[in-house]
Amino acid sequence: MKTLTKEELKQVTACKTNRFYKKGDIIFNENELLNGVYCIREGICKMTKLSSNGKDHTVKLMGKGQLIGQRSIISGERTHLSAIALNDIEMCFVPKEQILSNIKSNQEFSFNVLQNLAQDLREAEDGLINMAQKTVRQRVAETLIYVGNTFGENEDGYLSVSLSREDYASIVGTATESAIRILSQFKKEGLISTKGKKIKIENKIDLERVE
Amino acid sequence: MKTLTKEELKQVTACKTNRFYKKGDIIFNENELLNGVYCIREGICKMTKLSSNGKDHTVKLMGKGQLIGQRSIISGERTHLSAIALNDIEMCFVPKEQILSNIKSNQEFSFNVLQNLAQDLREAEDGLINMAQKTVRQRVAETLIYVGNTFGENEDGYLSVSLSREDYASIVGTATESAIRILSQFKKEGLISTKGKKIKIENKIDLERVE
DNA sequence: GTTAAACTATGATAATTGTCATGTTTTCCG
DNA sequence: CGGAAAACATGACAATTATCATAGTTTAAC
Repeated sequence: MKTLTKEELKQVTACKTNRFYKKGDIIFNENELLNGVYCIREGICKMTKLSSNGKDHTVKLMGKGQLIGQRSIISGERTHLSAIALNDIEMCFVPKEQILSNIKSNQEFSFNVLQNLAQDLREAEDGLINMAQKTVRQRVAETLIYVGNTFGENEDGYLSVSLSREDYASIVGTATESAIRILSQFKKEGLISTKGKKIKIENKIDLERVE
Repeated sequence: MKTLTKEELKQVTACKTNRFYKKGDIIFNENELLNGVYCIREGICKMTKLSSNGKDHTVKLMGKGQLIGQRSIISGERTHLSAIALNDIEMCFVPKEQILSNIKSNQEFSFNVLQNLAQDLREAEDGLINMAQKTVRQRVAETLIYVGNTFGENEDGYLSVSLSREDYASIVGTATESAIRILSQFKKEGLISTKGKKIKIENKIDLERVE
């Protein structure tokens, strides 16, 4: 967004609208046609896909400042993921026409979007390799660290995004019971501690080294 | 490439060079700085990454007409995958400057690249979900079908790309022995047949439905 | 053509992960 | 606050997959 001219920014500001979602709300579903892009101003949402075995898989989490729906708007295809609020969210919505027109008229903005997608692609490919090569235990550890690094911790040290065990399982690609079991193990090993469903990373170094 | 003007095409043609690789040759390694993009004119290569457990994982296969190194050139980062020839390959190499200049000056070409990346991203995310949710058996079956659909079959019906069992294991994300075992099962079940290392899909319908 | 090296095959066993069952704790709402 | 629903926890067992060992086949180089 920083590469837009003043004039373009004014246009975007003029046509964008704010939208609010509550925890659990569906922002959009798989296989929908979007008519714009969402940018998160506040809150977190998960991008999920229902797989053929009936389970939801969470592909990634999106937080403040991130764009949702970019890919679908660019490719002109329907969404292949759904977006679901993990807490209360404030979004701003920019109509498709506005985004596409900026992409077509502003070289720098367009290149920026290109770099974004390139980055997303790298992350997706890395994720694929993790999924293929690492154990569930390692993936749970990595997810905890990722959530801590990306969305931060509260003053009391607990992860500021609190996900259910089912959410963790869905990110890691395992059964909910397995995720629960592994988090319990981590507790016993002193790697994390919990208070209700809140999680605190107690030993990041060793958590990173989990085998 | 079709969206370039005659003048631009002339420039690309002027500065591109042809390169040849033999089966097993490394086109580039992980963590290299590329100074251009490769386009496959003939042959197949695999994009792999060495994972922390010491195994190579094959992220995707690239065939005729596909661009390699696009992502790195756009993001300006080092490669995160290596490219290795699976058979004899003829490439054409276009210098980075030429590609970037076309992206910056030709709106339509730039949008085309954008759509390419969007497509790649979707494939990577779908792959991630497959990896997370499907059994090794299902992934082997899907890989066979993918290879058949994408790279075709010879007149005699055998897959025209012949991968080793190790290659299949590396794509599917499993141990070589497991890949071998599953292919043997498929043979017994009449889903495929083999002749040396060549594979023929005998019953595509049931192969698609494997559980 | 022969022969070593690479690849394919298969069994036995261990490790990992999933599933089902059941009980406890936490959260949320009236 | 109380009670129901959701989330968490854990055991027992089954299924999947990895690992190690060993042997047969194919490929490719000389």
